[in-house]
Amino acid sequence: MPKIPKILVVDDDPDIVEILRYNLSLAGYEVKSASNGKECLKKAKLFIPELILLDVMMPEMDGIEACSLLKEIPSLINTRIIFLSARNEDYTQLSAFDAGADDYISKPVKPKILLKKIASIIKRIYSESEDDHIIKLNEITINRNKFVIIKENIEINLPKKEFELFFLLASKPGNVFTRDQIMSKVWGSEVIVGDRTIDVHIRKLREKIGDLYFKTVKGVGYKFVQ
Amino acid sequence: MPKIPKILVVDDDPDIVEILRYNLSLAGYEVKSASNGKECLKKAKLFIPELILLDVMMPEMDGIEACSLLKEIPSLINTRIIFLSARNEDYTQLSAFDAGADDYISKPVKPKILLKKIASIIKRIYSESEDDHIIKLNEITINRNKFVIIKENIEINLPKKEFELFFLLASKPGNVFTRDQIMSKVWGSEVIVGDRTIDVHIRKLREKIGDLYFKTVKGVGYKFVQ
DNA sequence: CATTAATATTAAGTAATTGTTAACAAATGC
DNA sequence: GCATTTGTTAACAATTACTTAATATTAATG
Repeated sequence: MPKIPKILVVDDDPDIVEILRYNLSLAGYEVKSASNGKECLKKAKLFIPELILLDVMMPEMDGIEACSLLKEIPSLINTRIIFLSARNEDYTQLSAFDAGADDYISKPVKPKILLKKIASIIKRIYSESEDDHIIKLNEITINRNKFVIIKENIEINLPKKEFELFFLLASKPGNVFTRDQIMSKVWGSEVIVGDRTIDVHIRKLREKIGDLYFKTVKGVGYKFVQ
Repeated sequence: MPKIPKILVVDDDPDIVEILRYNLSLAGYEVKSASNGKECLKKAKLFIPELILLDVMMPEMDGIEACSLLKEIPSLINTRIIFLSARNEDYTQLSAFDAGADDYISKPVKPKILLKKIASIIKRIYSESEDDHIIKLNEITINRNKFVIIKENIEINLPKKEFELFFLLASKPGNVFTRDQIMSKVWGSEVIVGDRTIDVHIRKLREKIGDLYFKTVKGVGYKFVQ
């Protein structure tokens, strides 16, 4: 897990906030709270939580409305929302999902169930963002987990070092990476290898993927161009 | 913020164009508009906006196609595209992102939301380009990371020394740099090279970029003028 | 307008960097 | 343990960038 997941609890009942805060903190999450929709929006923007537990019935701005607004904040694109509601009415569930909720829990909340749901959502967030290790370019898709690149529907398998080098260059198409940068990112700062090693690996990439993609910037380094 | 952000609005419905133009102008952006894909391409090349709001459904050339073509224009490398669409179909969203869209908004557009999205995109553009060492001039864009300059949509690759020299001069257009300054910034203080070396490099820049840009100030040095 | 000093131009030489190949070592998989 | 793949190196070739030198041109000054 990359870091401590952050959860924002929003409810107008201080008792419920306290119960949730206690259980969630104990489970290892970083918790903040708000007592209404407006406060929720303000805090969410700053806190950027992974998850928001949102009460449906609140004064001023209800949860549904708050949710709709939250969903339009770009920085919260990876934030999930779970609704909490005393009523198990179909009506509420429907509008909740309309508003973009990711899950729905009826009060009274049973901590065990809540924690399970949270754990599964958090897990999903992180596993999804882990296939962020996929770079999609025009003609080429790079899958870091599988050490495979796909070019024109054909799989190309690359050995580790070649793959790392390619992944680095393709992570910022057009950008020049100096030999030093390549060295430290692909080989690490302690490893010392000869000067021609990078060239040989570039050679192999050119052979397997195509000459045109790898441009030498003499005196500076290499770059990947589409 | 370095300057007033430019936005190009593209929609075949004059009413929508007017609404957007009104709101965006009010928010402090410089706005131009086009009513179809072809006009969009033409104006984008001249205007070089930071952002293009592009309607999906248009006569002649639809937004998706326009977007693909826009993405191939080098001088628009820093231009983001937001799609506007009446339909919230998955199909459309998919091809929009395939075509290189940066965001997607469904009509009817709520000005507040649109403005927020725009603000966040504009902010990102500027914060990115700042650590990208990009110099943007009227006709020329210099990207230090990519070791490339773009002039009238054409990429010009320069060897290291020439690039460094050009980058130095263009960093302060109009400023005269003495030979000493150039020497120490581009060659370093230990390196000793003959007096004509700078001239030769200036010559090559004049050849590749254009005579008019490089002005000799006799007895003093050189300056880059736009 | 002649003189002089600074800059421009060109081509050729030199230096530096990168490309290539093959051989060998190391790691991996069966 | 053997075969195969991957990683590294060394030697040399090829390429590119940089500098210089020789000569021409320009601009400033009295």
